[in-house]
Amino acid sequence: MRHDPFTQSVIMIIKKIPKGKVISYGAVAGMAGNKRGARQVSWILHSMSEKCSLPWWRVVNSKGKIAIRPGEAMEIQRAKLEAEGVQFAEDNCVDLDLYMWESNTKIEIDQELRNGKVQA
DNA sequence: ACCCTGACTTGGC
DNA sequence: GGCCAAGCCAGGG
Repeated sequence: MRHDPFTQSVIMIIKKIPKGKVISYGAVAGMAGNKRGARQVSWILHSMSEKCSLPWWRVVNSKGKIAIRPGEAMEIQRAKLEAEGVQFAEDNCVDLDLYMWESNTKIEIDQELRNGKVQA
């Protein structure tokens, strides 16, 4: 990847996630311009989170659940979020209605319109 | 270059 | 609502 604009956007977006909020991989990918790039987002976090000091723990899957498989990293993510005031359900899920970060809704709507999925 | 894997998502059963 | 299969994009062997 290196200097792909998509990667740049993803990094920028991740850095802008407010404390105490979460966002899904797909949403990040969509904001960055590639709605299909959810998996790429995970790779970016996996490889760049430390280098760029990205708040990777604020990224969860579309169900509001921690995406990583059970393990130490998962515990860390949960602890990080709880420390920011995010409450978890039993199954490591958060309430997206409360914690989902909606950055510049206009952009998202614009994306939807381009895809012709919204009837305003 | 091919194949497998992954911190994803959506749609069908 | 949970499990399975198929799409999707990139990196690594």
